[in-house]
Amino acid sequence: MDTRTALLDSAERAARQRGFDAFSYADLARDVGIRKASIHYHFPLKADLAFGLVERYAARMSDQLADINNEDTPAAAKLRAFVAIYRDAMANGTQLCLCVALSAGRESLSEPVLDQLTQFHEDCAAWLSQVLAAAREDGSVIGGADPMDEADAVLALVEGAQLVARAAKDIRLFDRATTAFLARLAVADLN
Amino acid sequence: MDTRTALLDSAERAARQRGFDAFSYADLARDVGIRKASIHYHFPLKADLAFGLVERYAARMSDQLADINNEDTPAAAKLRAFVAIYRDAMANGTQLCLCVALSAGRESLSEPVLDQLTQFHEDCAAWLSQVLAAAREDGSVIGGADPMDEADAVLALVEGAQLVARAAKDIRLFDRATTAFLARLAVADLN
DNA sequence: GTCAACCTACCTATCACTAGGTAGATACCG
DNA sequence: CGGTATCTACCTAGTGATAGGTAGGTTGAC
Repeated sequence: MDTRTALLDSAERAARQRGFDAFSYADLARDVGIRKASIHYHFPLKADLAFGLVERYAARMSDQLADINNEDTPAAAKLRAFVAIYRDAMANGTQLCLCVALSAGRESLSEPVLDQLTQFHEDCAAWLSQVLAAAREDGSVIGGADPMDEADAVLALVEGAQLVARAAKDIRLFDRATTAFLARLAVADLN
Repeated sequence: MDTRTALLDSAERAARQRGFDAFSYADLARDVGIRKASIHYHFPLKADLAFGLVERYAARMSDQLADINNEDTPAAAKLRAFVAIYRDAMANGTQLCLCVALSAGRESLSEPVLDQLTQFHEDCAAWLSQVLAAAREDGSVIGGADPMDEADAVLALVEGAQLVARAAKDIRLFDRATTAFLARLAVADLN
């Protein structure tokens, strides 16, 4: 496998399990099987590694959201799929999604990475508010406030659910925390 | 002021702004005005400092929740007060509550502190589910699923709202994320 | 005289990062 | 085709800074 990709994989796993500041180039080197100094060939500064991590992550997320959009399903089903992405990212309660993991320890991140993170968050919120607006049209969601507000609420809910579920190392906390929201999408089960 | 308290204050501020691993005894010493080594007199290991931090924090929270309970208000008002605690803890978007800050970088914490954190979380969820159950009785909350599930949902919501609001350094994100939930408590405004 | 509460001075480990070198593949050139 | 220059992808060996933590001494209040 491509070394750069192997490094990104290892770093992503470490960042999502233990935090970006909690793994070192030494850990990475051991995991991938090259020397510590060689990592600097691929990522001169650790900030470059963070940038590469978010870049890849944002692209992956963007693809997933586009795929969901392309399916001809009610808005409720799309929202269910969105929650599922955050649930799957947890790997049974052992890790967070990268954006939550980096947001948590954001003080040590470089400015470009902070900008990336802000952009990522805005993109997610925009996608959600668009789908929530569509949900008003097709009536596949019970209740619902202003789509902009509710987009932030859903994002906060899934990110917070990840946090508490990983703290307890128990994915069931994520499920319990999202149960009420998913119940409002129950109508879509009938389709 | 008592040196031990001054150390706890400084450490709490640092932990909530930058994370528990992101401040050092050297920072603390500078801030409080004693030498680095002297901190070890009060907190031999950094784990002892973490323990003291959570201990004090949990006691404070417990008092606040008891106070809210002692008021003769509808359940909706109690829930509103709960959200307000998490909002106030943010200090205009610059910091997190201690429990969110520590949960975020939990891999570096000692076992006793992890246990404290779990206990703290369970206490909060228990309080919430009791109040949510009361809300069913007095009808001061619109809608509502199983109180146990919803307790986890509310906790995830406020913790996630803190995370996204601090990432943007903007308390308004917290407000937008909690708007929909607070709207369900609107009935209590009439009391 | 004891002891809490501080101090100076130091330790070891680890961090991100750098300097400088090398084996081997690839590209260019006469 | 042979020779040479360059590039990629790694290496060994080290830097200075900083981390948490320790040993042992000083001081002032009771």
